[in-house]
Amino acid sequence: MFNANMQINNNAKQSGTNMSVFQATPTTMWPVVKTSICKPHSPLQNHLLSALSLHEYNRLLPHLELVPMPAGHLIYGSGERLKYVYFPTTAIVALMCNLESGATAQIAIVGNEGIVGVNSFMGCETTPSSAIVQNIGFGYRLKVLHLKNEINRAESLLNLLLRYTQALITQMAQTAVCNRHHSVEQHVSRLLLLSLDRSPKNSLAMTQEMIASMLGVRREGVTEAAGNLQRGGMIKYSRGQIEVIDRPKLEKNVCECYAVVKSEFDRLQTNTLKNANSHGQH
Amino acid sequence: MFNANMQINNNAKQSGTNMSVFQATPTTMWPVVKTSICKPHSPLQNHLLSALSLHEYNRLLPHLELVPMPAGHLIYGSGERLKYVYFPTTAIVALMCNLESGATAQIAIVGNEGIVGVNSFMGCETTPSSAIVQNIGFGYRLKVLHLKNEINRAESLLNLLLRYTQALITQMAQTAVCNRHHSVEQHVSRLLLLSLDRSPKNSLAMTQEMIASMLGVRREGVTEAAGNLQRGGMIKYSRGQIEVIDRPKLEKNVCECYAVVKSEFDRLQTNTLKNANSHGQH
DNA sequence: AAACGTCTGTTCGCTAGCACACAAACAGGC
DNA sequence: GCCTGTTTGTGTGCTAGCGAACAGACGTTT
Repeated sequence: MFNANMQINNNAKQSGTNMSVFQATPTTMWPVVKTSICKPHSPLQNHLLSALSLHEYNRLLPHLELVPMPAGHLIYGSGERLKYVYFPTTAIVALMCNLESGATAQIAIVGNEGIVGVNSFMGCETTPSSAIVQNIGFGYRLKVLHLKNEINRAESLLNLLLRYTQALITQMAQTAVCNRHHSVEQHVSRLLLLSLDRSPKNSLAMTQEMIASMLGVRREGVTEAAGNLQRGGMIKYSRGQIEVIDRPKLEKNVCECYAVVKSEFDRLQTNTLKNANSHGQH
Repeated sequence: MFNANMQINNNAKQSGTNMSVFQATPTTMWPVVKTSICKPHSPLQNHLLSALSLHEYNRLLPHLELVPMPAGHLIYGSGERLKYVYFPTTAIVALMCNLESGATAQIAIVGNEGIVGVNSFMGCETTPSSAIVQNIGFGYRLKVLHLKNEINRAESLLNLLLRYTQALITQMAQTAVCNRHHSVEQHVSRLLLLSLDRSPKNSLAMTQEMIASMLGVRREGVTEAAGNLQRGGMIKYSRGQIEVIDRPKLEKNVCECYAVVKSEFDRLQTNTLKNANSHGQH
């Protein structure tokens, strides 16, 4: 189901690049994958939405639209103009950066803690990077227009979003250093843990091929790394299903980059929750 | 003058890391390097300040303080609370990300097109990254307090800063992919061109050792890359002085990452200038 | 049951970049 | 001139990760 949608870019001449692409295909080309998740949905499952004051939340509510987010779905491509922003609840989205050669690298990962489409309120509605659904699930989408209206009306929303963006920047920075200095096995561990933090279950649906293109490394490297993690009793996987069975050990195995990113998100979120009014859970 | 202030971290156990550090030492430990630049200074040399409306500019002016920025000077360290933001005019600042092992990597570079300390208006005044002066020069500093006051008063300043931040995000993303897929020679070329764009002269004062720690690679690798560039007639260097003699050729030699970053800055800046009122040059 | 596509494991040769070590060129101060 | 510290050039292994190619395991479909 995944590889069918992958494209191999044969123009790649750049030495040392990874050819396999996890990639920019028009939205309509992706089959909508059916999901078995049937629990009640609520926008409050997204941390940003749940941190809003009751007033703001109620104003946004009528404009929030629940959408399924099938794995591999391209949310926005490089240079595309954004019409919607997305608040994932159970889905996980990868922000990717693509090279001309077709090589890619994930620069950040967004789940129910965040929003996809920060550019929309940063001043310019396009970016050179793209966003792809990494793990199937749901999310709420909101027209950029409505978001902007709300931002103009009450600045606390903007502050919330900016704080989130700051954490996102940290994640990107850490990804850059990690890419330079750490091993494939550490990359894989980091990706698993960051994804897990954003997942409702303790398992993930990702083939080694997907992981490889997200990390910008070879699939064989992922096979080896995943093999080590499995032999170490940290994970168990088979055919695209990864289950984490010893998370503490995995956390000991991962490089510091995971902790840096996590603590930064925790810090900024705690900061956020202090300001938020509480509202009834439903 | 540079290496005297570098620290070698002997605790580094991580395999594959670069030991040499370009690094977080308290500000006071750095000797203030005298500069020979004596031309008239103006805050308008900074693109962000010059893009302000006359009203806003005049309100900020009394709070702007010209400061020399000696190479190697730590502007803010990891986790430090920001008191000032800096608008470089002739100086160039490197935003760095440090690992526990002492390994580092530059995640972005800021010159007269930007501002150092975006966190100050993103919601939280600390970050895990640090900022170090990469090329000697001057800049104007402004108390975070005054910046915030002005932001609250007129939102156009915030918009300007957010657009800049968006470009900064692009730069960081591109750095992450570049780190993964391109060669040391390409990294060096990219660094040189990005620095040159932010420099008043067509030469740079950086030793190979400095370049290595900024890129997070070995000094020997830089020696080799720089040797190639010199043999190719693109640059000429000696003892920390790098002169670019064939820029077009260098631009052909560099990876696409340079162009991506540059065009994004250009795009967002053009966008900015359209909104800005003009004010007299002095 | 058979066929096909997907996913994972493994191999071999190769290169870029690493760590370490040392030499040579150069600049500035005394 | 001489000494010292900085900067750059080179050489010798060594390893991680790349590229390519292939085989076996597993699921799904028909």
